[in-house]
Amino acid sequence: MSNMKTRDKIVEAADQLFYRQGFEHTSFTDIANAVQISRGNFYYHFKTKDEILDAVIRFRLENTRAMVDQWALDEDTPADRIRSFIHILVANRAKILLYGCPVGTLSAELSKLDHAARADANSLFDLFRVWLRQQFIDLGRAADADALALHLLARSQGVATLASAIHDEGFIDREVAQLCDWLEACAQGREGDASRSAGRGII
Amino acid sequence: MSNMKTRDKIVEAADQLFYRQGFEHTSFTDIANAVQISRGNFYYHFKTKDEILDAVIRFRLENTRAMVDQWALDEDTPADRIRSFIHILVANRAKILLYGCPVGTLSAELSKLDHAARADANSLFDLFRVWLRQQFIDLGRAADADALALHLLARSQGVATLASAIHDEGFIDREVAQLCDWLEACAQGREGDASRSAGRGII
DNA sequence: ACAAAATTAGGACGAGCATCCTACATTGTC
DNA sequence: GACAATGTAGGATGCTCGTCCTAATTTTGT
Repeated sequence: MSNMKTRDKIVEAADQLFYRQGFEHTSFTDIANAVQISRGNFYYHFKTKDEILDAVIRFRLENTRAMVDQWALDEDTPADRIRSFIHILVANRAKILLYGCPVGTLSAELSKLDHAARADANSLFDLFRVWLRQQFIDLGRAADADALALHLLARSQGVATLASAIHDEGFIDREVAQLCDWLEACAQGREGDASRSAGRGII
Repeated sequence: MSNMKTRDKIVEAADQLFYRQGFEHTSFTDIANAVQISRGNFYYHFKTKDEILDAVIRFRLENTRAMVDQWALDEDTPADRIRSFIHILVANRAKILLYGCPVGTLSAELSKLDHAARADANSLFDLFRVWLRQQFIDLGRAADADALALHLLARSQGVATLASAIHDEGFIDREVAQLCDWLEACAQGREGDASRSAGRGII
C-alpha cells in the first residue's frame, strides 16, 4: 500500500470515495485525507478534478476487463460465466446494500450533472453489454443475444438499487436465485420468460 | 400557474430541478431563477435547503398517492392496476431517458450524501411496495405478494436506470412488453417465471 | 382609508470549494 | 558530492454556496 505510487493511491482512494459519497460530494480535501497527502500536491498529479474522474473510470474499466478475463479462464461454459456475472451481486452484497451499484450510480450522477465524462462512465455498461452479448451468442442465443444482455443488466441494476433502498440482504439472494433460474431457462432455449426476454419468442 | 402561491411554485420548481439536476447540484439560485423570485425571499418560505427537500418529498408522496387512487377508480381488476404501474415507464419515457427514475435517483443520491431525509425518500418506494403488494394479494398471490411487489419494483427500476444510460427508447418498450407478459403469467398463477418470482414455486 | 400583517427584494457574511502558486524536500545521475 | 529532475507541502485566490438580515412593498382586516 504505502510503497505504491502516489498517483495510484489517489486513484484508488478517489475510486472508493466516488463510490461511497458520489463524485460531486467528494472534495479534494476528502481524497487528500484518505491518501494522507497534502491538498496542493494534487496539482502535480492531476490538473483538475475531471482528470481524477477520468483516471477513476479508466481504473474501473481495467478492473472490470481483468474480472471478465479471469472468468474466461475459470469458467468452462458461457452459462457459468454469466452466472459469475450474476453473482457479483452476492459477492459485493454488503457494499451494494450501502452504496448501490458503482456503475449505475456513477452513470446516473454524471447524467444529472450533464458531465463531459458521462459517455465514458456509460462505457462501463457497454463493456458488460458486449461481453454478456458474446456469452449469450456462445450459449446459442445469437438472435436475441443483445436483448438478453440488456435484460440481465437491467435486472441486476434494479436489484442493486432497490436492495440499497430497502436495505434487505435476503432480497438480493432471492433475486439472484431467480436470475439463475432465468439463465437456466435461457440456456435450455425454453419457451416462457427466457424467450420472452428478447421481446419475441425464439425457441 | 402565476396565480399559484409562491411556496407551491418553489416546491414544483425544486421538484423538477432536483429530478433533472439532482438535489446537491441544484442551488437556491437555480430555483430562484426558475420561479422568477429573489434569492433572499426563500428564507421566508423555507428556512433551510433541507426543508425544501422535505416539502418536495411530501409533494411527490401526495402526487403518487393521488395517482394510485386514480388507478383504483379507472381500472377494474388488480392486474389492470398493476399494468398501469408498469406503463409509467412508457408514459414518462422521454423524461426517464434523460433523467432516470425520480424515486430511484433521489434515493441513491441521498444515500450517498448520508442525508437525514434518506428514509423519507425511501418511503416513496415503500408506498409503491405496499400498494403493489395489495394488488398481488387481490390477484390471489397472497403467499408471495411482497416478493412479487419487490420484484416488479426492481425490474422497473433497472429498466429506467439502464434506459437512461444507453438512451434507447425501444429498450423500454421491449422490457415493458416483457413485464406485461410476466404479469399475465402471475395472474394465471402459472408455473415458470411468475411463480419463481417469489423465490419459491407456488402452484 | 389606514394600520397591521404578510410577503418580497437585494445584499452581507462566513464557510467550503477547485484551482493555482511558490518554496521546500527527495531522488536519481554523472 | 553537486545538480537537475521529480515529487511534496501549505498557503493564497477567487468563486459559489447556504444562510441570514433589514428595508421596502404588497396584501389584509376593519
